[in-house]
Amino acid sequence: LFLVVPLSITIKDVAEYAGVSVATVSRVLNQDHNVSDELRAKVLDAVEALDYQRNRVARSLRVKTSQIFGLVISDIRNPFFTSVVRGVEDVAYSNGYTLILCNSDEDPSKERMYIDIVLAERVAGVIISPVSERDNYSKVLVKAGVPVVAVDRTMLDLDIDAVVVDNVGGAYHAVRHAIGRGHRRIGFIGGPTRATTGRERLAGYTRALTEHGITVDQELIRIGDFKQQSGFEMALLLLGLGNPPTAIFAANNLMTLGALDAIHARGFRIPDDLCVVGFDDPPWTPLLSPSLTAVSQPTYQLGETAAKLLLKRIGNPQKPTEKICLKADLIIRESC
Amino acid sequence: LFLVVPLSITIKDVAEYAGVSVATVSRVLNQDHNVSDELRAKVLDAVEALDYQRNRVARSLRVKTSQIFGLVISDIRNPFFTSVVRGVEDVAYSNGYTLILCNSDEDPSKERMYIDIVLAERVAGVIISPVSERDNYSKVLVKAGVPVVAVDRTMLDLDIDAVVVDNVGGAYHAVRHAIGRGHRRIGFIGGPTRATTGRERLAGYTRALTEHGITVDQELIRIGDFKQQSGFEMALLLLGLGNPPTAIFAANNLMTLGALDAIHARGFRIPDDLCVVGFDDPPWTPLLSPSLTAVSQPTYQLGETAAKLLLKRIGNPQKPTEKICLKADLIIRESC
DNA sequence: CTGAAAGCGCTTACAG
DNA sequence: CTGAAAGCGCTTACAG
Repeated sequence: LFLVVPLSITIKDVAEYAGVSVATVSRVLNQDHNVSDELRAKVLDAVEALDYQRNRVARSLRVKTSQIFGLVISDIRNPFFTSVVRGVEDVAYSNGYTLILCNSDEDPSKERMYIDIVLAERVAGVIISPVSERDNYSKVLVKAGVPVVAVDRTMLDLDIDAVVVDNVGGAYHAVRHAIGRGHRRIGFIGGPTRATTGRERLAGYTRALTEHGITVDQELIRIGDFKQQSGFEMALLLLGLGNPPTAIFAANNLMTLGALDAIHARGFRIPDDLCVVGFDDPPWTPLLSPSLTAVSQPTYQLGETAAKLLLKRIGNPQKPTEKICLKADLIIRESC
Repeated sequence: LFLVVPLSITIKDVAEYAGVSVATVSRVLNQDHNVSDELRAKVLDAVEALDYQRNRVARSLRVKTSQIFGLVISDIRNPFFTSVVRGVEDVAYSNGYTLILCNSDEDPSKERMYIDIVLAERVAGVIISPVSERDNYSKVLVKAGVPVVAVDRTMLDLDIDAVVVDNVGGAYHAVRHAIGRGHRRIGFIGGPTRATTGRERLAGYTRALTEHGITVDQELIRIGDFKQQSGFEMALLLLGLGNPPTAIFAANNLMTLGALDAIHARGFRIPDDLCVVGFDDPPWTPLLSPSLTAVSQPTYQLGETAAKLLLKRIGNPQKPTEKICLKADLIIRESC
């Protein structure tokens, strides 16, 4: 019952094997130029021979930053974020960084916990899709000097790098499309307005109506929480109205799914009885029948861009912040 | 252009503020009982007053293990793994652990890289869905004494904790269902047999045929790589056969999607011309038309169970290994 | 119950 | 170009 755990090879072992100091080994490992070719070769040989892998924890403690990114999103099960995460991961991986995945579940206290944790892990930077635009807890990251980039959603009171999608424009086009199809009573199922995406998509909806001389009817605006169940409930409310909408625009993919469930449950046929437009275009929208007309977001690119911004920021902490806005395209299919 | 980065509060600051030694602070932080109530209170006050957060990196270096799990999967964009990851994350989070997400992309060298990295990060344990059953690189984790649990796929030459799904049974029921519908020529689109899931689902397919007196026709067996494109290609091959199958069983959700594309492209109608059964049942299968008959796996529970096994293993490294097999249910819908 | 001290495995000014 | 040494922020035997 005595367990022998093989101790791992340290920089000291490499130094001994190579007959040099640990400082020299460290220099070789860190591509420091001030090492003679002779010693460099010896060190490299030793590293090879001993199959040495640097202890990243020790390095992180010493240099006060790790090779890890914190990635704080709402829920990885939302295909939107799944794709964003993959974009981040690919860029991170090819630059020697790794990802700590944090699901905030739209819960400010969970978001806060995770921020504290990644801070305690001394991550090299954080990519976050914040639960709220104002008074977001990530200001502690900024204060601590940790590079932060906002993805998909911004923070109004923090001047940081950000990459978002043109939510106002996307929503505007979606609603204008419904108007073009002759609809005047268009229901809106939105997300929390404390989040950028919730606020801006509502703004796009309102603008489209106003520009086309349609009065905004508060009865047709229902705010959910970006989750499927709320899409279901809000759609039921809209369909139960005395004068129900003839079209529904849902502000993210999960609420669209919920709304479709409700619409089917109530026996409405799409697009004959009711036209539906979604925001965000996950892989399965073409498979629906009727296929879904939706605003497509460059999800993977969103993540990729965020990671690149973070890398640039780490490379140069003083540089002016960048705000990047990617286009969202309306994909017209059968549901409207 | 001079940037003041606020230095963070350390255990030393807390000790000073509380008027005790750092050892005492550490003991309080680690719930060590050998501290008087008086000093404990002082320390707690100081922690509160200074808003002290322990540096997890320093702790990890000292205790030679971090509060991070490595999670190595094939691709987070596969909804199967998305759900598994969420199950792992929930258990990890509620136990103070965090997750490093690693996508191996079915690529042994990428898997290897990630294993080296999480080892270098001194993770507390690794949950892995290995690319291959034999000679998997995760043996280096085991050798290094890092707890490892296999999820979804096992490793035949390593005696470690594992939680999998009854792949043979699931595939068997799927194929038997098609046979029950009168089909004799049933095509199989499988995954790489170097992975448990690839091998076992093929075995279930073969067993169902054999038990019903149907000769296994190698022409009907097409091995893809678990990705959508290969499902598409393999389905085309099957449909192009001189004597094409009247039913197709696809061994994971992405290949099923690819196969459906191919079937539609070739103008076959489901289930009239061709019956389709999938393995794995992501959220959108009921939305397809016709809705998909598929083997449903307890994905979230798979991840949850894996994380719990890992926690138990960390708590008691000597305990005998556990192999857990979860049931997979055939959900009969319209496609077969 | 408490504290001084060693040490985890690195990196990096500093001196030569 | 090279090495000895300090130190990152913790934890934990050890001594009292």
